[in-house]
Amino acid sequence: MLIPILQDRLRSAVVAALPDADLSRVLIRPCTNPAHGDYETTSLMALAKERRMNPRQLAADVLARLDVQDLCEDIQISGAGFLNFRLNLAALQRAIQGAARGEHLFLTPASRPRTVVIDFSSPNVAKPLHVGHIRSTFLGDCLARIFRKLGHRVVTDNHIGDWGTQFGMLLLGWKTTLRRDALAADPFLEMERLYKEVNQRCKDEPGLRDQARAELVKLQSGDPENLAIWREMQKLSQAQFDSVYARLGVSFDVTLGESFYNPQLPGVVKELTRLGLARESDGAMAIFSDGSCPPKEDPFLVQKEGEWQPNPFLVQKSDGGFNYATTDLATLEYRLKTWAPDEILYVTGAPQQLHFRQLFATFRRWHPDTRCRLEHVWFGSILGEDGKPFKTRSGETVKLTELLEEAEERAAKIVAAKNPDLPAAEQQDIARRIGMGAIKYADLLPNRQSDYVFSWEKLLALNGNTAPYLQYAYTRTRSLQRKGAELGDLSAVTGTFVLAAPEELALVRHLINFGFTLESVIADYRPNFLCNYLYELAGRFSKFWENCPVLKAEDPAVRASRAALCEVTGRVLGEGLGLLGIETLDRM
RNA sequence: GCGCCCGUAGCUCAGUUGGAUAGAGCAACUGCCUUCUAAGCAGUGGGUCCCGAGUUCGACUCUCGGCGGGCGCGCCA
Repeated sequence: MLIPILQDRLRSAVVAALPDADLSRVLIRPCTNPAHGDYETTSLMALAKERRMNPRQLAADVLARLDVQDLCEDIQISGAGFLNFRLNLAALQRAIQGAARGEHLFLTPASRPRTVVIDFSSPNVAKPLHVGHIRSTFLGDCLARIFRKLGHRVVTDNHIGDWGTQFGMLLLGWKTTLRRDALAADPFLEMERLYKEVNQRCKDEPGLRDQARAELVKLQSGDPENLAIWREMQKLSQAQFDSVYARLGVSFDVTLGESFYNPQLPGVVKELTRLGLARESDGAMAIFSDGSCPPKEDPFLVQKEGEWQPNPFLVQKSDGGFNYATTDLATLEYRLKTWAPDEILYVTGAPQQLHFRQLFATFRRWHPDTRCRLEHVWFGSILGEDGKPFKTRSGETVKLTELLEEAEERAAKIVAAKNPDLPAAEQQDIARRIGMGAIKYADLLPNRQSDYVFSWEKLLALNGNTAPYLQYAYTRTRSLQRKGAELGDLSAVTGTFVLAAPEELALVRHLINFGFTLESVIADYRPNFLCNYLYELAGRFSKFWENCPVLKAEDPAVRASRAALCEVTGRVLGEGLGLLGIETLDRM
């Protein structure tokens, strides 16, 4: 909002002082320490350094050419060559006034919208969504919302695992021990039972594993009976996914599972072979290093026993079957052809980093002219409370639905204690929104690259830096609205905004950085920046709330300004929570 | 063995091209509900930013070397 304007002005001044400077590196950001002002740039020190110039002298040269009189008080050069900006009162008043009139919400939509495909969630057929899916699902959904808010075109794609080797076991189980009544009652439970049972029996009866494999081969070669069973499993699973996603408030533009790309797989391998990218190796088809980058950066090389050895990317198995590398390549090509995106994001776990490096490198060699940014938006592993990896294969997994139930129950108890007079239905609705919000926020708050320690207590905490705290701050703005409406004297601010109390100024100074925060989120794919921004906003609002009476203010102009400040804060909180996928409430 | 990631307060974690005095939550302790306000606010205590060297005007951040942990390393995804 104001940052892009200041940045443009700064760039004009820099280019006047240093005509050949790389302006993309001239940046303005909020001060890390408010004592230094509202915004700062450290770019001049970096520029001076690489040119062996005196940084303070450069800062002075730039300052002499800088025209920000309309926005800032006197600019200070400080330290080794910082430029510190302090907004003047009029600029703050204009900003908050524009927002109060509904002209903007401190953000400017992208001037050049990009098309972004986001691949996330990706559950497997016949398995319920569990804790292992929450990071991908919430991260992907949140990024999609923020890209859209900033004016970009987004395609969300749920790449469902509907064609893996698990179907061998499942088909065999289905044909031998399926219980129709159990399937009708709880499809996942029954399918899980089938899988586990066959898997267990395979350990004792060696022949069974071959039978399972045979079922898989039959399926993949188009056997009508197996296909029909597979379709039924797919349909049952999708119905379950749909209901969970509806509950989560997550939606997809397209749901194209792995099987969708099946017909294209042989062609992909044929094409890679024709181009000389893939070659036979131990009966499989694989892609090797082309030596185009240093060994250390080459995803097709690995160092073993002191030597660089091939680390190939397998696109076809020795039995002729295809694997996820093949599917991912076909998927990538389909997405480029269908949506012509500027960017494709893969929201999956850290362990898949090598896979995506190989995938992206292979694709670059396959389509060297395609300009599309490919990003693996990876996140840390989920650990148990003991710090050991949270394995999904063995041991019990916590299902997403169980997690939601627990969250709502805990929230319901608190609602009942705090607000026993509310109608039961409203209490339940409040508990639902709070429980869901708590889980989403707990998931989005940590840096995505950190490992995720699964903890009931933490996931469902309802105080401190949590969603309920933000939701509560929002309800305060609503309650003030209601009371103000009763009094009937809450009119829009007609004159100049009164911004005098430190709490008012601190609040406005934070509000205006909303857009900057959203830009930061999509630049690094890190929603936690938004969480921290909102937490800070709620904190500043609470201080304002404690110290600045609104409806009881003597001066009508102060009253109107503060009421509008509340209203705008509520809008930003509501919008911000909405972008995190978290619902707000009018009271709680 | 090699690669990726991590190591910050008692616990869980933030820390935005390297930037000024390293911040939250939880836990502990002390205050504040005849109020537009307590799912809140104010305050106290708590740190060799794993260790060591280097680059730099400046390092939690970058480089190198250790130590500790997690994950990955050819036909699962």
